[in-house]
Amino acid sequence: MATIVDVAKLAGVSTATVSRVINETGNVRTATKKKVLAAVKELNFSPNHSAQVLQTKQTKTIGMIFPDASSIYFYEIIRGIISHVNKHGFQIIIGSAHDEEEELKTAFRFLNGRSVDGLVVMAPSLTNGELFTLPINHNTPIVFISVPPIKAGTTSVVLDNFNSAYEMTEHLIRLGHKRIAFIHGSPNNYDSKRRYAGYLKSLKDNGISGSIEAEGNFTEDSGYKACQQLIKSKENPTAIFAANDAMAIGAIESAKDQKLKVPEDIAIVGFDDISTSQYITPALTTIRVPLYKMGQLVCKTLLHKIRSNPAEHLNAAERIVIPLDLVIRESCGAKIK
Amino acid sequence: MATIVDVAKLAGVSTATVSRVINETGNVRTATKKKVLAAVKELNFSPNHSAQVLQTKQTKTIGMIFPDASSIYFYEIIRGIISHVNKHGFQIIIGSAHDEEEELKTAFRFLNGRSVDGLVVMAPSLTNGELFTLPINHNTPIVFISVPPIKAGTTSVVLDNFNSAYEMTEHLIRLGHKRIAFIHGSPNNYDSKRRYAGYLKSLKDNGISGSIEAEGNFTEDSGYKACQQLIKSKENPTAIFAANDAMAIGAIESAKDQKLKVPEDIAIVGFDDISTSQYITPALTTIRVPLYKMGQLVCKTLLHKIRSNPAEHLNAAERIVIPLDLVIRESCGAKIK
DNA sequence: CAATTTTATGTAAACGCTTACATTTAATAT
DNA sequence: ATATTAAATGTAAGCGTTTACATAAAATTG
Repeated sequence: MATIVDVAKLAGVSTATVSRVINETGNVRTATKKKVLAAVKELNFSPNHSAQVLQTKQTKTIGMIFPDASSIYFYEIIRGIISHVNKHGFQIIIGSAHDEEEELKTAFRFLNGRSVDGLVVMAPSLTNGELFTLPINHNTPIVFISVPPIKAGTTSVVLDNFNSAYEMTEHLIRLGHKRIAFIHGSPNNYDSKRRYAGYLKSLKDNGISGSIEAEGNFTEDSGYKACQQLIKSKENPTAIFAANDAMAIGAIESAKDQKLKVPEDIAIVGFDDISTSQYITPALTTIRVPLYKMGQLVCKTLLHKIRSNPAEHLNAAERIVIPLDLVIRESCGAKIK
Repeated sequence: MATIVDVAKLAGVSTATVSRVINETGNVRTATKKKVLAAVKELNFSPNHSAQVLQTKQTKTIGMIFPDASSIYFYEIIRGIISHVNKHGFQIIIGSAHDEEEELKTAFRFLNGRSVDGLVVMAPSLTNGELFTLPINHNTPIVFISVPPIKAGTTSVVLDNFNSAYEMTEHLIRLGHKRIAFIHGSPNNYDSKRRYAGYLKSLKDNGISGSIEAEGNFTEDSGYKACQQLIKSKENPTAIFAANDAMAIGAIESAKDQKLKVPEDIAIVGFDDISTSQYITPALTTIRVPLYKMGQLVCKTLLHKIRSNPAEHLNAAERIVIPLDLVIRESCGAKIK
């Protein structure tokens, strides 16, 4: 690979001038500029990024730490981030971790070493306390996704899980259901917890005493099993609210396998509105989560932090709550086909 | 951020020794090692990646150039790559481009500047000729995905589109269909072209003269429109083979909207086996593409190239063809519910 | 125990760039 | 034409590492 020295030699100027030309900084006569550009082209020169970063400390890169690069759910967010980031000449680098404290720390160290300009951290299963122990470099702007409210100087973007789950539960109650079951997502998951809280509150506000619950972990399979168990149970729910669509889909399959009709015999609703939800029979009633937009918003927020005064963003805790919409389809029984 | 100099001072040794400790290269007494490690911990030191790269030329990073970071299709491949790459301590950096020559070149230059250790390039709409004009740094190992066969020194991984499409068409013919339509994917797309070629060949081998065709661009919407048009046409097909599942799903919706029963009135099949395909009614007959595994394979191949002798991989053209399986469900009419 | 070999550590150059500062050249004013 | 100011270019240090080479310390040998 050609270096800036090669270019300088070929163009008959100093490296400083070449640098000025390629970065469009400082004054340089058009004639010299031309010579330099010609040399750049001839040598197919591209500045060494590491050398630039070493010098300027500006990586034009934002790091992303995700619980697991495996889920479509996260990918939609990542897509949103990429789409926005590219417009601003930034790049992303993904350091995935499995939502365990130690792995997260490793990812942090890794990304700090790369001196990223900013960080997006999604760690839905981390508690407030754990979040505090992360080796955060406090000069690096960070935006958290789906975390509990944290005190000082952190910015986070979260879904309005509570209110949406509340609404969905109300919706089921209005349809006449009294025995509504909830299938939990992964233990400790913040989104799942808030959805559960909204469900509980609605039950309470409507004078329904006992909740019916089953464990799950966001997978279709866990939804299938949870539903099986729920149907057999003596609590005999007439509706099931799964903490996400994958589990709801599993639940629908399970109900079908047990010869129950959805929604006539049992209503089933989900959360997320993944692409399959509209195609399954019956079409799934759920809550639309604008993941792609969420990614863009996260990114916009981060870029703003990066550009703003460091002192400014240090003590500006910000919590952005994204409102969600109910999507009423068939699986809740509201629409008669 | 603490530097290696700070660590050296605190530990009372030279930077060289610190470097030896953190990289586990060269001999160092256990006592000194301990001191250094303690200092590293105390200062929460993490080596500056740019400085390391500048020195060693080893980025432990592989660059990925994708036509568009937007499709789930690509994401599955990316996931596969990430999963494999992480095991080997590598990271990835994504430079997306929209499959246009100029943008691709930019992405190449960008990644070359980052001096990546290897490159994965997916450019399904590029022709052989265009591929040749890319500013490839010939010391950087590259693996291409879904490209036409290229001559010298390139390695590529492709799907067995031709044979699978051939089989699928045979399958429809065996079910008694004579007027089988094909919905094309995006123009110039290599996968689509090969699928089309397989379809044509099968038609020919079975003595069916005229093909029936409609244009599409891989989106559900385009499949919907193509199907509409096909149904109205005087060629009156009894089966539709869409170049991917998204279009097939659009086609099924379209048929339903026109009061045609699938598969009784018209059989519809796809290609890819995306997750929705098994849930749609009727469940879609399609061809399973193991994207995730493909990603892993691509990555494995690339890592092997990176580690092998440069001279060796320069003239070793390799073309890996991934076999695909038919997934017979309901939409083709083979299974009576 | 001195001589030799082996092991551990230090010194300093180099990687490819940016940029403060110095110097030269051109433009403008007197 | 000369003095003054502004624009263009060059010089060289420094960013944080790694590593070849030099040196010092420890271990081994006869």
